[in-house]
Amino acid sequence: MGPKTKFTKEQIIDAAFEIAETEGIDNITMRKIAQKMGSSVAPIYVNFKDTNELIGALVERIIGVSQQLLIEESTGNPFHDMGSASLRFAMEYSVLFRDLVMKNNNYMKGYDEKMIPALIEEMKTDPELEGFTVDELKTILLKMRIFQLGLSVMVANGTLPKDYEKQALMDILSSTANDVILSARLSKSKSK
Amino acid sequence: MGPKTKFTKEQIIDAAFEIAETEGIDNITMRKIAQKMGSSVAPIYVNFKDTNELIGALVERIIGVSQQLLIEESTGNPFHDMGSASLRFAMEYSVLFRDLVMKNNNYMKGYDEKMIPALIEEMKTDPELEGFTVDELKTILLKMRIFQLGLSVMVANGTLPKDYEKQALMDILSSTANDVILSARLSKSKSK
DNA sequence: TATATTACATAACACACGTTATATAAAATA
DNA sequence: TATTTTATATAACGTGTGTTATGTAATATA
Repeated sequence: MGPKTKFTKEQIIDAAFEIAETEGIDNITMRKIAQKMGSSVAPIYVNFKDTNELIGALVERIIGVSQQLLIEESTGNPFHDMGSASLRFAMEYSVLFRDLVMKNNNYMKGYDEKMIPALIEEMKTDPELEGFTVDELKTILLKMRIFQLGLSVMVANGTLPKDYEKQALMDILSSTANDVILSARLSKSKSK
Repeated sequence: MGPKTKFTKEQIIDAAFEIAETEGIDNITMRKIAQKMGSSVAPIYVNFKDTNELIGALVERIIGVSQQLLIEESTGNPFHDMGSASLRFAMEYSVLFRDLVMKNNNYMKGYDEKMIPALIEEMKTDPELEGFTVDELKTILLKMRIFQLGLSVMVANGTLPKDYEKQALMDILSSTANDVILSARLSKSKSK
């Protein structure tokens, strides 16, 4: 009982997302969101208790987008998929990438680390990684996560020497993965 | 002709640095700086035209600190030195690291890239890297810069799985460097 | 010594912000 | 139809911000 709802939670988060995408999360204001929707700030406060609650919902949305990328890049190779999704996120949402990954964001911190055990399990079944101990697999994974993060940061910052295409970036990623795996293989057979 | 100066440019930048170190550059305000110095905002405006000029001077100071770290870590091996300095900066000034490296900071962008030619020259004289073409050296350097950035970001964010000591981090860095170099060496001899 | 300069304190201005009080009109309900 | 509910608009409040106007006292210069 009351007038028809003109502005939904989703619309509000949409508007906030658009602002965050270009200006960063810290530069979101209630008035900017309202202006983007063509409304006053009143509908925002009907749908969200305060700014904290709104930003929380926005961060969930952003994480949803990044998970969507992971689904879209899914090929069955978890290494490849994570790298591809991370690079796409860094390329297509560079401002949000910096906001989420480079600030000490607790949402993302857990999300990333919760995937590690699953990745290790996947690695165990990879024929290319046969014969490695779990500790060795963990070292390989850690190195690749570090490299992938560094590459994504450079992409988001635009600090790579050339303008690489997505495929060229993936090539660097898999080339370095090969470096790490090959080297681990060699030092393994050498110590025998 | 006028009263004795009580607050110098250096003192002002010092105060700004202290705030930036814990709260980040974006949370610096004129009043906070004044309060930290026990003054009003007037001395700041005597020494700096406006906030932009002050932040500019602060960024120069921060870059100076990072360069000082590079000097302190100097051992003659430029690979090692850059990695060590970058890791120390990420560990000891994590907030500033995020502010400078992860924002799209044009100061830092140039500073980092201007070092590449010198590093390539150094690599040419490294016996361990003998026989590589310049393009191959560039690829090796790029991979290491990416890895070093990723590692530094993880350090600054506290997202590494364990609490690594500085030495353990350096070990990962040099281990990966060996991986990349060894692999490059092998694919070179294979194609012969 | 008188004057001019200037480093600083104080206080104000204009603005943007989060949030809230009040008003209004539309829909549901009685 | 009269009443209640509520989604929205408008406008205000308090706070923090960058910046500036004004006043004051200390120093150098004449």
